[in-house]
Amino acid sequence: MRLATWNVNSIRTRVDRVVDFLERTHTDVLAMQEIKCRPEQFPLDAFESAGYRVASHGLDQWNGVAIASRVGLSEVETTFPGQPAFGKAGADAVVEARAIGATCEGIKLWSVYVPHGRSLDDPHFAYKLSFLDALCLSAATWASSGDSVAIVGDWNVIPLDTDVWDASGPELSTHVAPKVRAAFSAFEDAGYDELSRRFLPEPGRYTYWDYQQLRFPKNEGMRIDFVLASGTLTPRAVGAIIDRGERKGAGPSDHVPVIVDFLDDPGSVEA
DNA sequence: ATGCCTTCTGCAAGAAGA
Repeated sequence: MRLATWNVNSIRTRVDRVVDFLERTHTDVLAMQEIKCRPEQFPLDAFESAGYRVASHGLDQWNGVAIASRVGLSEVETTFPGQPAFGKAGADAVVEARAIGATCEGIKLWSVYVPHGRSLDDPHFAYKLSFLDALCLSAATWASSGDSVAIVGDWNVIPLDTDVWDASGPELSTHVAPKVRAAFSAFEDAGYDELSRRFLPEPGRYTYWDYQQLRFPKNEGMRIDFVLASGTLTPRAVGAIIDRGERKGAGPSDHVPVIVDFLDDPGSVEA
């Protein structure tokens, strides 16, 4: 089974590119982030014509997450237990569209878009930490049940200094802060392994390049999109690809897909 | 001096991204 995650930065703008990717790479399940639309605005037809079912969650033009699958899609959930709300001072707090879960061919999959944080002294940064903490608590219970769980998406975390071209950039403090890195590594303690690095450990394997300042041609990027798998799923992983080519050409997202291939669940093999 | 992209809404320019 081929699983991918991709922050598409508007599915309505990028739909042709995304469906072309699915067909070109024979991806079975795609977790998307930043779809930037409500479900009724999602370009379903292009996905269904290509043989995929879609579950999406979006409240407005911000955030938004979705899962497309050609191997089953059931038990859809649009928030995880304990998912925190966020609102500007004076405004009502809202549980934003930053997570969607579904079961696809026996894998409990979550597509997540972790809050950016904005700056260390911004309330958005505390929101980011509480989002990661709450997700990790839920993740621990999922893993301890023995389910095959994948939590994938745009984590907005730079785990290692080698995951960014310049770790000292002050605008990246929200992504390299010790508290953020600790919140991310806590998923390991909860029983998860990050699979793309297992197969692609080299420095400079980035998944995001800013649109500005010729960041992509200069390979000044960062690695912030990850595939976390529970203990029962990890042994089935056989390879990973970061599809850097998707940053090229006309109208790319600023992120590229991260792909992981899994062997079939041995429990599903017929006797 | 500021920004150098891209997307959204909505029709101007601001918010947000990282």
